[in-house]
Amino acid sequence: MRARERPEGHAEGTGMYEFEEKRLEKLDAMRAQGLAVYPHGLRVTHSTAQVEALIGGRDAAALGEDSTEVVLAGRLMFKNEMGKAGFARVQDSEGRLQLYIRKNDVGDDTFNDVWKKLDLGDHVWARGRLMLTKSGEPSVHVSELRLAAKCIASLPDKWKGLTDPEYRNRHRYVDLFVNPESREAFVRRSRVVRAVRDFFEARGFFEVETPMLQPIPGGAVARPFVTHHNALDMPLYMRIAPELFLKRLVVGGMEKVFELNRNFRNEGVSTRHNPEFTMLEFYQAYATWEDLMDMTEALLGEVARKVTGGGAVAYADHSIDFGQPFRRWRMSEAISEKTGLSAEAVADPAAMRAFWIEGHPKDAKNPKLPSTVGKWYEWLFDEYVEEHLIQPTFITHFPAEISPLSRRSEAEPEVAERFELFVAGMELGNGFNELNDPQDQQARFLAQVAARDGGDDEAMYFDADYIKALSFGMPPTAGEGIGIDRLVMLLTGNTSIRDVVLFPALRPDRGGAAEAEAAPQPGVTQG
RNA sequence: GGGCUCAUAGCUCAAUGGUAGAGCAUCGGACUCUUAAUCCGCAGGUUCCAGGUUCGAGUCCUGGUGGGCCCA
Repeated sequence: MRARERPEGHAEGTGMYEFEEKRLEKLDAMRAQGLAVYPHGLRVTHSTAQVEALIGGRDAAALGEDSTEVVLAGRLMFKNEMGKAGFARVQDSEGRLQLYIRKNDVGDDTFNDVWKKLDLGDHVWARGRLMLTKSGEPSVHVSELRLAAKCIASLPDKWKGLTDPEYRNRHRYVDLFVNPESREAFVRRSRVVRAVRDFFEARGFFEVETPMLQPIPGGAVARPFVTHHNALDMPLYMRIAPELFLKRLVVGGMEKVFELNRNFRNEGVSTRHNPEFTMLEFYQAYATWEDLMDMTEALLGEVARKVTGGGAVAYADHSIDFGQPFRRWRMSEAISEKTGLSAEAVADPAAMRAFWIEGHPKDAKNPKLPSTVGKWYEWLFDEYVEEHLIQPTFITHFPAEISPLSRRSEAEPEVAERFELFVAGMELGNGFNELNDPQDQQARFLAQVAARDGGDDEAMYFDADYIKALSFGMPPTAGEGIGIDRLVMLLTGNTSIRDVVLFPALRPDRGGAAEAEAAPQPGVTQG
């Protein structure tokens, strides 16, 4: 075999290079002996968890009389060689299980050419019988052992694991098999999504998929990603919300409809924001916003119960209970209580301005300060109220001014029949009676266009086709959106959205690019 | 975008401005029930990058890159 060329970027004596070099040598040696290093067609009969269940509580003597054979496979996470015998611990998607290998049982060839050459991280395949070790650990006494797939890279510290958040996020494939809590978070995420779908299916809702590429981005107040369609030679926007399309479907007669899918917002990245995130939106004709609050309590109660087994959920320093009715708190009252402003002051932009400047003297000449009640509500709420809403709380009666898609209250036209749900200081949901008056909607869009022209680049665009849809008549409808990533954060105890998004947005990794260019090329090294 | 902070071996971490170390992993050896196996031995470094200060920089300074937390 000719000497392998040292890849560019790996200086003489570089640890990483030599590590992989050694493993590649083993791989070449196995190939030379005619042993497959990436075989296909291997079958298993049991998972690690199933083998453990088979063993049950039986003692060593009982297992000795059981001739059941199991075939299992997994990644080698632990290897302990003791001369002519050894232990291995393999991990599959359901857990870990120990293997016991003796030279006498597997034969010299397998022992020397397979077992001794196995490296941590390799995928192994084994056949054997059930056993308990002397210390009582459920194990498989191996009669046949094969390499199922070679691992060339080196694994993180087997005891300390992998803690660097950057490495975990950039190399999720390693994080997932090294850190059980990471894996568990994504298993739970899957259960959350399933439980949400089950909830709506059971209530006769219809799941749909509406455009992610939209000619006019709508349905939320946010900056969109823009792209270009070459063949049509037109700009397209990644959706910031599916809302306007879902309501078109209600016009079309889909009276109970939901979508659970990705939205994209071209905004900052933080522990609570990822540029792409998963949103549930649902709409029901002839339901009201109050019905939606009831439904939200039922939904979150059911999802939390199914995913966590019930009871309060530990989150940050809090214990959050989804199991009972949520507080419903009028926005003006919440602001009044948390700021100490009177009910009259909370209706007066000048009074709110004075209060704000008292707390933020540097803003005295800030030209961006709000001038209207609605905008002041946003500012005061974000600053003084939101962080205090720990237990699930519906904030109700939003200003119509900042709710361009919501129906106004007939009794109080300046107020929208709209609520938002807050948990652990985070906005989790947003629901309202849908504005189905096309003339009012047109006026609201025009107000948004004016705001945009005035420099508000988050203001909504005018969507003429949506107005046309409403002109055909949308039945009285209520709709709501719930942020799934944040819900998963709450139900997994993670305070960063990056811990519940498999591949979160990160800046390009220069080091990683260099690594990729310099990587050894296992496929071209055989000589 | 701003503030604070971090970046040293594959991983987890040490190192008063004065010879870059440890544990695990890896490599060689011993061991037929180990549990972070044990024992013996070896090897592994562009201290994130580019400048600067200094007799001397992993350490101090400036700029950059990437991450984390907080704020916007």
